[in-house]
Amino acid sequence: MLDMPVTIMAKNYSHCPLKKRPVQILDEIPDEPENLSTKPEDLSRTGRLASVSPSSLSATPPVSPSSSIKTTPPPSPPMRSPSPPAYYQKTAESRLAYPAPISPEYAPQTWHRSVAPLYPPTYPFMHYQYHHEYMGMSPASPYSDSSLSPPHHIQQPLQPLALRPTVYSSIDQSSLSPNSSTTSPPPPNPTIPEDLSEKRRQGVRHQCPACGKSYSTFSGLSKHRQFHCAAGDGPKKSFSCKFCEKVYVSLGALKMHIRTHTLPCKCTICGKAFSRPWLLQGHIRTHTGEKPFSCTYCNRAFADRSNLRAHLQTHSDVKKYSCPTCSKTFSRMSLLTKHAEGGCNGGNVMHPEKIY
DNA sequence: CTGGGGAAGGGGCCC
DNA sequence: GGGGCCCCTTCCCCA
Repeated sequence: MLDMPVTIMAKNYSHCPLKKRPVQILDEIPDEPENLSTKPEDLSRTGRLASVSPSSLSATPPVSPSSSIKTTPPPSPPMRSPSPPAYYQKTAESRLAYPAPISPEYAPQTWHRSVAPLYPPTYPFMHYQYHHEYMGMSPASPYSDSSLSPPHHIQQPLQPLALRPTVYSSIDQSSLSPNSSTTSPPPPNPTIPEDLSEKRRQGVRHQCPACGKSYSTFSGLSKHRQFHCAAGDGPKKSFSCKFCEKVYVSLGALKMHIRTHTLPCKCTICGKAFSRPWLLQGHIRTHTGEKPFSCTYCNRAFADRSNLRAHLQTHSDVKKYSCPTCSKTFSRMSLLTKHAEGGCNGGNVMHPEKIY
């Protein structure tokens, strides 16, 4: 029997055992959970991260968001301290222990160029459509011309998803500055693996004949047909979790899920445990203050890429989620939901996920 | 009350 | 098949 991590569920989480579980870290860290990794060693479990001294943590002082907003923006917040903390250096051979060097693609002032156009604000309620566009499956990007118009200048008529042709085009990265007239577009990033990115853009898709879902690789399609496609003829094995009621169609998915119970990746600083190494990486940033993702509009830095992405929405006049009744737009779906629940004058706000 | 940030989880994809 | 990365989503907290 596995030793479950000793965590205490916070209030009102019984309905959602896996989402955002604030836990109380006990003084005594329990026995290590089952190691599901096939790797020879999981560095999060070895204690090699344990030699963290306060001084090493201060090697990358937290970025003060307020300072970066209220005052003249710093030239460029370092995306990483030149010398990683000692405990990182000790584990330099491991991507788990210390994230791989962030390519200039994601470096401050440049990385967002590939992200901002993913949310053309005039496509309300077309979340999946955004996703397809982002994945390189869209018609020409709304920002595809080189006018460098800011997002709120773009007016792209909404086109039904089913009618939108599957044309694979590159995402033009030159038009994302809200003050484009004063910001020259950075040159293309040479570090992006062109063959891969081009492969994604041009998207030679492998389509499931049963359900029509397409995949970029044949193996992806094969996995889909074998395990996931309800209309397919693959074996319908099921793997159920012994800790909860969840059932998965593949062992890999189950193993991944079980990690959310066993939480094999522990933070050696505070003892909090995580299901995946990269979650631990993100958590460690909360200790180190490392914020490699910065907004080029206001220079505010973020530790999480997705949070920067959400933040970028705040710079857009027309945001991703809009109320179909009053046309008010919101940067987050949760805000739109609140707006609907609060009683939009027009009422009947539809949930974006239900509009497809 | 609203809007935004922080933190974390899950699925898809590629290597 | 597994690991890692990416993205989206969700939830909580706070100004």
